[in-house]
Amino acid sequence: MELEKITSRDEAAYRRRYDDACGTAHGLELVGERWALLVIRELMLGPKRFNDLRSDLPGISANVLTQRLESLEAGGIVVKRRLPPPASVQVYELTEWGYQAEPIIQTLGRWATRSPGHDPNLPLSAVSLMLSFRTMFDAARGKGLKATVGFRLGAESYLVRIGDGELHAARGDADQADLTFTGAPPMVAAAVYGGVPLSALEADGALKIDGDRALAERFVTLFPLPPKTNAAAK
Amino acid sequence: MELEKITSRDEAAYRRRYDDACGTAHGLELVGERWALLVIRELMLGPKRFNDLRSDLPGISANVLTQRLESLEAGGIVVKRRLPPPASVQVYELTEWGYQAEPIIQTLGRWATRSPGHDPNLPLSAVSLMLSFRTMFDAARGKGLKATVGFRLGAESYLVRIGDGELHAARGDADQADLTFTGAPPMVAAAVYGGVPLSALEADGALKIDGDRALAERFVTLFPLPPKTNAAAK
DNA sequence: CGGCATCCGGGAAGATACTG
DNA sequence: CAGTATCTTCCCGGATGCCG
Repeated sequence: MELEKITSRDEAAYRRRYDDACGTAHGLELVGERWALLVIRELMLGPKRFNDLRSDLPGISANVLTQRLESLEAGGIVVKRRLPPPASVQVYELTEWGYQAEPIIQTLGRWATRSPGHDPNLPLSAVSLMLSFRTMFDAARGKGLKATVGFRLGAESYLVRIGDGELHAARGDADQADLTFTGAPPMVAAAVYGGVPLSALEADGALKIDGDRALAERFVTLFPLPPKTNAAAK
Repeated sequence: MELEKITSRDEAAYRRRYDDACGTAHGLELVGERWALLVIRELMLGPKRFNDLRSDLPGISANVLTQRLESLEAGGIVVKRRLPPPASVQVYELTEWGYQAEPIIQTLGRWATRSPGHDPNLPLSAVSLMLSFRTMFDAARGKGLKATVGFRLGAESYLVRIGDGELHAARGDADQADLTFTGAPPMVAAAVYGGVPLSALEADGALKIDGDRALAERFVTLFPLPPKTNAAAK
């Protein structure tokens, strides 16, 4: 009875495979389930705890998150780890290979922003914002610029370093920056991607800007969006 | 009653969204459903008919294919078109933006080949094989090479052109090539990715090679696979 | 035959409540 | 805080059948 159940589950799992030697098909078996790629996204800037993942992934339920973390761990993409004392807290972290999934997230994201259906006025996590900077940075526009920009987004703090035509984004202490933004991620996105003037966001208290003001005005121009696709396409 | 049904379906669809401004999340709403990306893959080298898609996607059922084509069409990724007479046949074709999804497929595929779980000994479609050439071509190894290689894969015929350190793959008449392979796609894959000697494949009739033999021996070395990830990763 | 609607069974996702 | 347990709803996959 129990055995039969297991057999039937295995058969089902087998039927659910793509049975395709193509790397893309295998990739979909690894990260193609609902939520999987977004879990990876949230871990891309460092390990997180279960409940932090849960709150940064609006709409995921606890049991689905548990299942995804299990299958990602089984696939060698995520490891469950316990932080050393005194923290002694359990976190989930990408493996080295897991971190290499970032181009997938970037390529998919860059392509999808061309969709007419893309709505930038939705909730946005801090990690998404930082990854969007990595993805959308235009080296030509940032030419000659050397600066460190800090972000205080709720409890998390990030540092974006620009220099030599490259951009680095990571967790870090915002106090060391030439300029810091303080506010919710969607407000920063409104300035960078929505074209909302910084002054307007400051006026209603949505965003606080400390430090080099001219740098702030330039920073928001460094991440051009690709043109929308023609709705009446070929 | 009917109205209520529609409302409840809309609510369900709404609940199923990711509610996330991140481009990646929107990308997953567009192509994240099961089979969707593989349907796009099969269309990447030109339009196909419903039943050709069905047979090139082993395991997909007719109703799921119908659903995917509908939602891809709604998303502006695919168009349904009727070929001009005398064919007068209905085909599905990627929009210009749809063709731009190729880097997604490539990035995911390249990343996934590093998985320990990737099994190259599975069925493989002709399009998958051609796209894998585009994805895995090593320009350094192909330096100085100028050649046209033809493939007769069942009813379909393809041409791969190599020159100036670039590789192009498209549907085309294999007769114009310096060299042609005739056989099933997995047999070609065995030679290129599995390290099976061409002579062995010829011996049991799995593969037929016509034309420049030395070119064939070189061709199979042009697509190195990335190293597998360490199973006991960090 | 090609494309699509319909019905059914099983399983995955979602919501809520509960436990260590 | 970090998950389980449970229940419902919905999607996937298979089969059948309709229609051009």
